Amino acid sequence: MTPAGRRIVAAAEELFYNRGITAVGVDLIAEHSGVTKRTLYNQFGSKDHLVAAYLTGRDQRWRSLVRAAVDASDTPAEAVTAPFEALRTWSGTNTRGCAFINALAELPDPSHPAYRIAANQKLWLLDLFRELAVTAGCSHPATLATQLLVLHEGAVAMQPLSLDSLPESTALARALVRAGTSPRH
Amino acid sequence: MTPAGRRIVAAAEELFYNRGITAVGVDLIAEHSGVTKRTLYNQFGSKDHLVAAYLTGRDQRWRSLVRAAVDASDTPAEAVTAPFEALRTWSGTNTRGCAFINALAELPDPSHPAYRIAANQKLWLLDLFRELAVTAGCSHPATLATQLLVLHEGAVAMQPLSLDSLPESTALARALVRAGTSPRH
DNA sequence: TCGCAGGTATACTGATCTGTGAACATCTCT
DNA sequence: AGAGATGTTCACAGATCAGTATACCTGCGA
Repeated sequence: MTPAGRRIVAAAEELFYNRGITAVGVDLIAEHSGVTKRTLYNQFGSKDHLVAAYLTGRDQRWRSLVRAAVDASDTPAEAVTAPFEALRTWSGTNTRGCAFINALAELPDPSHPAYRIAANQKLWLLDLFRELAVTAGCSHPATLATQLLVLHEGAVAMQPLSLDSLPESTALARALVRAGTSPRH
Repeated sequence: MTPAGRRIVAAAEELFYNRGITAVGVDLIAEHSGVTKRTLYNQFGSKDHLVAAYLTGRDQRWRSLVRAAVDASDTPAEAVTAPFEALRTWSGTNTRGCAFINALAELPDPSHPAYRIAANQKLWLLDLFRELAVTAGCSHPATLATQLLVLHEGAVAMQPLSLDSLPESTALARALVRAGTSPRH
């Protein structure tokens, strides 16, 4: 991607995430990125593809952060809840909920180029939870992974209301992993 | 509200929820409700106030459903997770996630007449969880209520991806209530 | 019978929307 | 020197947006 392309995506990310996709026009994005509308269309072809590029970039950044958190874990059991650690730092600069859930709310058409990206982001996290649970030797990895995903997404969704539920969610997630790895009582 | 007003809100609800608020114009709503745009503006004054009316109506329907589920519970412990029962029937006809979270994604301005309605809907549920937890004699009602809210909202948020996480969420919620009401082991 | 509330019909404003056309500038690589 | 990629400037098309103006119709209650 060209330097102008990167500036466009950066401006689009800020505007789309904070003001909504439909509410932000391409003229505004071009202005914020110091670029002509012509360049924007030469680079991305349409607003829909720019939306897809916005979500793709965000997805990559998020996955890198999660992978780093997983790699930094001391034990396999800690690794299972590493995405909650990633979310803790991520939340510092992203307080408007999940960009992918928000995007799906505005783009109900499954044939939209951004739809698959948003949907895959959640399926990827679900798969990651399951793999990490298997590695940690949890007893019901599929069920645990679903519960962890729900906890995770719920915590993200509550961000805009400024009632910080991440500590409670993280604590519960850790307790679930402990209960799944320790012998039954 | 006049009969025409009710038809307008009904059409607005269907369109706003399924296609997004910003993406739906007032002309389309007027057409779907078999009403003139003039009538729409005579009744609601502006699109913003129509959005507020849409969310208010939906909030009332949801609260009624939850209250009915609470009242139908056999024990105080069951009542704590009654909103999850309400969500089970609600999900049958609402598979596009939470209308209030989706609205907040599109309306970041706190001074928007619909903002407070959407935010209060979540705070109401959090308070309800807490009160029900206290009534059931749970040990840490505030923490439990937060965890139940996160589980609940996470389950709603995962609806659009058609991976049905409601059973796992409900099961976990019930287990949390049991653990909070039974003696420690 | 009068008045009024609720509603219809239609045309309109001014702004904003996505997207395109055409000509020109700048840079790098060959 | 030449070619191709990148980007600029500016005008423009056609549609849609929220909201308003004006005039008319209808049923009902005082």
